[in-house]
Amino acid sequence: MQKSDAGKTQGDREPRTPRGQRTRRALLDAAALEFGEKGFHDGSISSITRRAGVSLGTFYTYFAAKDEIFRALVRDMSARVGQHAGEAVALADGAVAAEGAALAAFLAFAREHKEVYRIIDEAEFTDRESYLRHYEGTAARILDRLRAGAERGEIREDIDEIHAWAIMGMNVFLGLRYCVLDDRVDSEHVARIANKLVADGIRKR
Amino acid sequence: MQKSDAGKTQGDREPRTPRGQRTRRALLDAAALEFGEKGFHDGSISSITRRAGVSLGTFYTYFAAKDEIFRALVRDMSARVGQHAGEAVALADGAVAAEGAALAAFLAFAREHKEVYRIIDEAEFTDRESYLRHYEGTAARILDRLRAGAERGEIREDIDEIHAWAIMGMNVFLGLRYCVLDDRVDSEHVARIANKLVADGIRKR
Amino acid sequence: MQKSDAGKTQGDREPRTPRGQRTRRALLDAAALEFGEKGFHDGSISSITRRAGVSLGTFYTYFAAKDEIFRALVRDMSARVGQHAGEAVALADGAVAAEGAALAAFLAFAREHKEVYRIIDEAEFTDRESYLRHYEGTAARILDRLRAGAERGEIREDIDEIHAWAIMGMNVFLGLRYCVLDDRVDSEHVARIANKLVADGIRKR
Amino acid sequence: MQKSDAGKTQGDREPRTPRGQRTRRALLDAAALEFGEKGFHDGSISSITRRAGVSLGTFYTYFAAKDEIFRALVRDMSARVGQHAGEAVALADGAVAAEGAALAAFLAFAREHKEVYRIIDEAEFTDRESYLRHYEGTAARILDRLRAGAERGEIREDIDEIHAWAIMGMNVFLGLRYCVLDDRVDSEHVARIANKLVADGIRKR
DNA sequence: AATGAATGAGAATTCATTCAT
DNA sequence: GATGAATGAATTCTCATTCAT
Repeated sequence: MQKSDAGKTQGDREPRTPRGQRTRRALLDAAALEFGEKGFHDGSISSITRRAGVSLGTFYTYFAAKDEIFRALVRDMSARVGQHAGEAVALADGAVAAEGAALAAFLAFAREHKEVYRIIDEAEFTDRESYLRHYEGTAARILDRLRAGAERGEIREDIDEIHAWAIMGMNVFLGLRYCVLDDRVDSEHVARIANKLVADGIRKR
Repeated sequence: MQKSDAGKTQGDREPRTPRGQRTRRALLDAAALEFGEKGFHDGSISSITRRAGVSLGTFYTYFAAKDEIFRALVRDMSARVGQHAGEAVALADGAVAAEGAALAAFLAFAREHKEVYRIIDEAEFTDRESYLRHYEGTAARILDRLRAGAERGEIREDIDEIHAWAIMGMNVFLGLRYCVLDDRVDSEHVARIANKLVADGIRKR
Repeated sequence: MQKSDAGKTQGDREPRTPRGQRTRRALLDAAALEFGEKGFHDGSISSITRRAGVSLGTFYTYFAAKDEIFRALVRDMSARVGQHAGEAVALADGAVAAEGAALAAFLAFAREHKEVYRIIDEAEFTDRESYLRHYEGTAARILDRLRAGAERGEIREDIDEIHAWAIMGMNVFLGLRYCVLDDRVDSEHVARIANKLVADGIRKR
Repeated sequence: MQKSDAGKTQGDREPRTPRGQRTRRALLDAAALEFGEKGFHDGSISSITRRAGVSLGTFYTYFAAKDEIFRALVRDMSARVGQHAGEAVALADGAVAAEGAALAAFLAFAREHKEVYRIIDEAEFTDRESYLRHYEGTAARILDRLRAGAERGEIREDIDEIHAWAIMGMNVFLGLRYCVLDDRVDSEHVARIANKLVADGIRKR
């Protein structure tokens, strides 16, 4: 972490051959498992390579350092979460429905990929840049949607960044509680209740 | 190697003398600084003892291991956050006002003690039990307050645990955004806006 | 071990008061348990003082160092083993019977005090002087008895130190096998069989 | 701290290359010297690697812990002692001669490898399992040989495990006395005297 | 590209011993 | 005499990273 990045020789290059492509992918998948289970610090490169079925040295053909693969992983995860929500939003009708759809999509994703939490949250300590980029990006997209809704007259006009962060925080903790800690409650139900709260909270008056 | 762990030599004993009390306190304070700055893994015991002005070995008179002091710290922090919010709530009039007061108190505390975030959040990876206890306890207290308000007829009746977690998530992320990442926005303002969202969200209808 | 013994200030003095006597005895008894269970290296002073019900610092009122109490213990044990055997020998009639009695007494003692093995044997690594003194002394006493028997014409004349060490080794390993490792075989029986072997082995011819 | 011990990184793996084989052997040889001189507790891993001419970390490529190499060493030594005696026995004619040959071979080996005593004896405290396995195995082999001799009518019929342990104890202590403590007496002579004792002791009558 | 042995800085932890009260 | 807090040297073990093959 926070090392000086003075020109590393190798690593993080896109592999040229298909074989290389496969190896890199195997490492990333193994890292998702490893870091998802043990976290960044307790996860080890040698365990990742063992999971991926390659030798230890091979790791450094694809990533310059432990941070590097973690960073790649965080961005990968972040992009996938965002994409899922984005797709759901595209189908929704109106700002309130959009937030409901985004939450539902997020909860579904979190239930499928419980490790996503551990990985993105741990980035707070390990790759702060990606961490901030993830949450700031997410908040910005929420804010955009809310503002668009406000302009269309669907919701109150005094929409602020505060609302976006509030809604995002809600979503994140509902995912933690109802997807990671305990997934016995129907996630659609959770999304519906929470969306009602938001709907009333930002309703035009 | 035929060890019998029965009766570890020392550590984790309550100090018997005032001098011991002082030393233990100094270690905890130093640990709050150390872990707040560097996080659990990058923080070191020798740095903690240096900050506390005692020798390395002294650490182990009071804590059996690095985890131990971290755990003690997390619980300490958790208790303090809860207490601050609790005091504010006691003065508030009605369920909605209570949540507003709790949020405002929390934001004030977070601004004062930015390290609290890092420490409690890192517990997710380092002392999951304390982490869960913290958030589950906080959510339970919110839920109690909401239910009491519902019984008094101040807010809607169909209050659910989901509401409590949603509100808590909101609070946490607002603290992150407006206290830790950037503290230029007035935190009372933030609390007011967010409380309006909540108020409308759970209003009786 | 093998430290330079340059004039220690305190320790190993005979206590003057009865209270001191008792404390010293308690420490020795606790040490026998502790070292018997855990061995010298894994045994700790603080555990000994805990067992003895005194504070850590008190230890150094009676013993100058960890070695010191171990040494005291080894000599104590050694003396008690020797005394037991000696008493049994005194009642025996003839050289062969004497060795049989000594073995029987030794086995009985070993069964009663299984820790004696661990303590005396570990002295090989921890207090070599006491260790050698113990075995050389024991062998010397056996040799004396054999020679006396030879002079009385009870056994062969060409008795040598080799015989004494051979008999001692026999005794020690029979104690290990039939007292410490497994004490289900009657020890009198063991002593009888072994004594027959010795009797024939050193018989006059 | 949520560790999962599953899959320790390295250690205790059979080396895959000749270079690795050599390094492992060098470590074992260095450990024999180190532990032979200083014993298990006073011997240090860094001293072993220094003797072996490799870096500290390399140790852990081959052994998971200090115990591990000690255990490997004890078994190595035990096997070598047993093999030496076995070879001598194979050439001997008759049960009594076999025991004499075994003792002579053992004494010769002990004189050559004085560290073997220290290492195997210290296993009593450090690797009890290997220690017991060594002595129980040795006693079992002696007993087998005696019983075979009894069946051939060479020695008395009422041979018992007690005889085997008695003879083994004799051998061990003669080795201690005449090879380790003082090697000025001719070891063939010692073996001859002791064998005569045994011969008469188990003679048919 | 892949392999796996080698490296060594870095930290946690232990505990005998000292000492002020 | 008794107490228990303080000390710090000594060691084990970890693991990211390098490198020769």
